[in-house]
Amino acid sequence: MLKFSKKADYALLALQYMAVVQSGVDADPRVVNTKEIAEEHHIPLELLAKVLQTLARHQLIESHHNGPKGGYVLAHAPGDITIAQVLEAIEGPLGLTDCSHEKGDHSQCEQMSRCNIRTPLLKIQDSIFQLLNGMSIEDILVEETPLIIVESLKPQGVIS
Amino acid sequence: MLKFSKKADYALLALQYMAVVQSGVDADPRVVNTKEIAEEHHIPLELLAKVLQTLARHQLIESHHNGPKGGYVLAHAPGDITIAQVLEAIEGPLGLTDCSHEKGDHSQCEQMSRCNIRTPLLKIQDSIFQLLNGMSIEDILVEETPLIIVESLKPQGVIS
DNA sequence: TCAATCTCCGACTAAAATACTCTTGACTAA
DNA sequence: TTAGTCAAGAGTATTTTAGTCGGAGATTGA
Repeated sequence: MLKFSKKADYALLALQYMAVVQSGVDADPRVVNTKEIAEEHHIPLELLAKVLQTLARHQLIESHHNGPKGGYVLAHAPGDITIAQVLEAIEGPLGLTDCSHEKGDHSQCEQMSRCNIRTPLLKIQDSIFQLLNGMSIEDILVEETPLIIVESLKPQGVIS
Repeated sequence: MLKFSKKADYALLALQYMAVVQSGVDADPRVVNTKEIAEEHHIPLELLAKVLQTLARHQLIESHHNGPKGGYVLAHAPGDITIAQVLEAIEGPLGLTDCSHEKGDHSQCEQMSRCNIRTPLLKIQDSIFQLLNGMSIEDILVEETPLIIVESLKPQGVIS
């Protein structure tokens, strides 16, 4: 629970790899293909292919063209692709609970009117979402990413 | 993904219920039993029983005694039981990735030296953990819990 | 043109995690 | 003694996730 799926891991690894390659100092930003990434990271080719297809469908990357020399390029600058976008593309809408996406009511829910924890959980969820939305592919390029947020999250200050 | 399991939901519902009952204005803080909670929230009895057993084993609640009039009571004040504690009791150590708990290295990992996203992900994870650690059962008692944190998490301020 | 290489898509199977059940036992209050 | 309760382990069913397979169509280079 609260764990990334492998698909999500693969997506992040692939995007990070593409970002590095495209910003290459060799001044030759190039298209990368599925096989290259799969071999680089020891990811099952077919599975990675599906992940990249999904990312392309959500316009986070673009397929350059088919055939030899084909491949993908990032559709936006690394700084403009957020972690939240990636996760949503791969997994569908994020949500801590099943009733997260039924705005206003949770009529489908077993608990109905008895459920007293929905609102607080939605708040936690919002916070996590904002966190993921505030980070981009650019932020995972460098190993040592300073995260100011960690300071601002000290327990005593969290809840008013 | 990033979703609570039903067991976790049930645990939070149960703890919230127990907290409400125990702080009852009826000045009769009482023991509550599994059946009562299960019926109140339409949770499968047997499953809830296991959840409560787990919480008891982790000393978040205490079994009052067996037999008729038996049941559970919170082992601590609602404010002293954090959401993170509850989740860890139910699901085991939290972590976004499989390598989250191998401190220092990730030698078990397929990616080995090729994995460039571990450190950034650990930071995200820390932030989420601190968030969950900063909220307690007390905070989910009231429907409208003001969360200052949401403000401090505005995207532009998240990453330095 | 033709073969190789690639994307794209959908259906499929396998494995693992989750949700739930059953059974047995021990304890306790009435 | 009996009924109500917690405790614990084994077992089953369902759902989700991970990974596979096969085929269609596009593009390139020889």
